[in-house]
Amino acid sequence: MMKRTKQKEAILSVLRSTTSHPTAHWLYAEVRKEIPNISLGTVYRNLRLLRESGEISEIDFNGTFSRFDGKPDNHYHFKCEKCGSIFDVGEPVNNEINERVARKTGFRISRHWLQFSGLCKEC
Amino acid sequence: MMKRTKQKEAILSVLRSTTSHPTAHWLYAEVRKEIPNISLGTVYRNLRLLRESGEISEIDFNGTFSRFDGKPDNHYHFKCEKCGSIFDVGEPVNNEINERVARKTGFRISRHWLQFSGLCKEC
DNA sequence: TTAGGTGCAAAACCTTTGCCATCCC
DNA sequence: GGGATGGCAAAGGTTTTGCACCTAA
Repeated sequence: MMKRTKQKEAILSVLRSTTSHPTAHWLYAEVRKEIPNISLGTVYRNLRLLRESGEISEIDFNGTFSRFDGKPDNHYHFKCEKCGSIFDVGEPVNNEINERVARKTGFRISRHWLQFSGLCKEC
Repeated sequence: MMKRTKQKEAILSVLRSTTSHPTAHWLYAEVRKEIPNISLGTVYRNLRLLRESGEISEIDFNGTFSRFDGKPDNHYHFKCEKCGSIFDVGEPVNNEINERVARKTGFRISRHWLQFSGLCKEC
């Protein structure tokens, strides 16, 4: 069972207060403003716990490090190939596709991810 | 300009002869059967060169390391949450969606990835 | 009370890079 | 020759882990 600690609450709160899909290290820097002696290991440990419990999700989007997303609902992402920023895409989530592909392949499909890349408005 | 070397050919040939979307390390082990003293650095260097020239692609699918795909055409993937295997999905690629999302967001979109996860037939 | 969490530092891990030798064009 | 590549080893950066001490439930 997962304890609610002030470190965990702070990480979750920072993650939910931004739309920027930050990295673990950025979250670490932010949370340190509030809890100066929190360790990077604790940040990673809590991000894993929160991911496993489904409260946050991890975006794996061609890159050397993970980015995290505090929104509970499923949605799609866009990554700018130049500046690396990640944005949410408003495109409605297609839930039928899981079932269609499941019928076709014989796999049990529980979710899907859709990611776009290109150039953002600034680049 | 990219030279064709026997190391590069061997890597490409191994990658194209499997449907398993292997990791760099697996490719290294396979290619070593043919070129015993090839180095892991060379494998990584050639994978990067081949990726940059568009001959192969890299799949980033929640995981600590990259997997590679020797097929030049765009297609979708499924990852088993239990055994970690990655399979191709026959679902036709939807090319209109790039344009639709581009109109909606104002970004210039050049490509997209679609990934499914769940349980494969064996798991 | 105690199972789970924290801080710290070191380890583990994948990937890239520097250096110099080597191989083709 | 000379630019691109290879092999090796070391560096780089992200993430995990061992351990002793704490703390929420």
